[in-house]
Amino acid sequence: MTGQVRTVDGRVAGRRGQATRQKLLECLSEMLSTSPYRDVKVIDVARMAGTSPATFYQYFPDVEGAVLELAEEMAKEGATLTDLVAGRNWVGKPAWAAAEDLVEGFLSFWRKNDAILRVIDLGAAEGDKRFYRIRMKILNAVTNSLTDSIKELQDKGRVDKWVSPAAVAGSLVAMLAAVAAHQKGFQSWGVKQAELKPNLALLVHLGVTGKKPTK
Amino acid sequence: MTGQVRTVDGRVAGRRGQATRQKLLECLSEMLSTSPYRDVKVIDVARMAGTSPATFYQYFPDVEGAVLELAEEMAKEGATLTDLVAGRNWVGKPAWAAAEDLVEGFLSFWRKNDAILRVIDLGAAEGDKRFYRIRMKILNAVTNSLTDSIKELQDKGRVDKWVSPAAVAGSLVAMLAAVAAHQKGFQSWGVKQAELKPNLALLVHLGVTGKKPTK
DNA sequence: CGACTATCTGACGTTGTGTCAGTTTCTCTG
DNA sequence: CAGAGAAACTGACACAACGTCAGATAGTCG
Repeated sequence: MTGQVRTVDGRVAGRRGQATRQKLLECLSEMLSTSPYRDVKVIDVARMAGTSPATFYQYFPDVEGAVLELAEEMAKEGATLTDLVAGRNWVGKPAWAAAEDLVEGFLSFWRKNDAILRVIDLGAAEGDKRFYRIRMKILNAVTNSLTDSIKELQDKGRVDKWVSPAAVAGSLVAMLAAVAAHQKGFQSWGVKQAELKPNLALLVHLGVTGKKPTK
Repeated sequence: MTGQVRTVDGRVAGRRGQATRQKLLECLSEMLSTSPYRDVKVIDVARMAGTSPATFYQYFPDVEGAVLELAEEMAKEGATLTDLVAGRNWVGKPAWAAAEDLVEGFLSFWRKNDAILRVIDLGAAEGDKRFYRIRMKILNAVTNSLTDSIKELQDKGRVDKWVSPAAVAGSLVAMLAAVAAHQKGFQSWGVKQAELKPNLALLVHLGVTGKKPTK
């Protein structure tokens, strides 16, 4: 373990230090969900946390650095997503349940962490390796597991040989992430929240098994 | 038509004004594709355009305002996407071709405009109605057309009744957008660019028709 | 040319950044 | 429990960017 929370100048932080650091992260998180990323300022975060900007800089090099920290924190928790796909059976009725659970879990995870996730997405899209790595870390569990499932079906001849399990899995996961990020957007296509889930599950099921689900 | 390019204080811009305004937009675009959105500064854009910041503020209220302009500009051009889906036949072999063309066109459009598009995506995800509207405008053509195609198949009994055409179409389009935004990302799942396209087309085909394609 | 308008910009007050030296607060030992 | 030493915090500062406005400059037309 790397463990050990450190200040910017390399010192190891003690109890009190950890606490303010954490508080700063919380306020940053709050800030991110209430104002556009571009407008999040060190000075505001510090003010909200009841400290001075100088204190902020003791723990983080800049806003981006703190965001990365927040992201890393969430990525750890995001290991939850593994449970949504681990050891699932993608044949017959269980497959439909698997698809439904995956969609449900994914959407709710995203809804809970939308503010950070959209910043991570931006950073990754901009080509920042650090954000990119974190995005990977979060999605990897799901993607790899789906890839394996598809590969398995493929070996059994239930999925065409020319299909690339990784490409399909990756695309499905990207779809889930994108839909989750723009959940509200769907309402103005006249799509209700409740309606969205089964249709996503359908697409996941189709993608993985190549067949319509048997409910 | 609203037409008429105006300065921030409401005056109508003349020939020279239009030119510098356009130059500023071009430089902004350049800037967006070379540095993170958060770091794009008015002063840099102005410098690059060989003018002063004050001039920038004559034409745009702030960076965001200029980005919106850029986005609107691109959205007009993005009507191209309509051609990818208009009047396509989603049955049999033509369906596969339709899916392939849609994917190809979508990815290349995204690649060409990735810088703005990711900012639009961020703005929309943050709940900014203006960005949201533009994102809509770009995706609407494709989504609506796909929705209609699915509805048609549904009326003919080729797609299950419980399927929501709008939800499926929206999700597929979101998938295309997300994959396009993270095209590079796929390479590290070990997915090659060339491999990606047919697999995306497969997913689109499956989503629209509910069946495996007949190549 | 001269007057009129469109366009540009220097200069400025304000806000935010990032650093450092010095102060405050905590902790632990003698 | 004093007080030394370490940990944590912050005021103050130099610098960068913002956004405004009055005035300078450039273009146009009689």
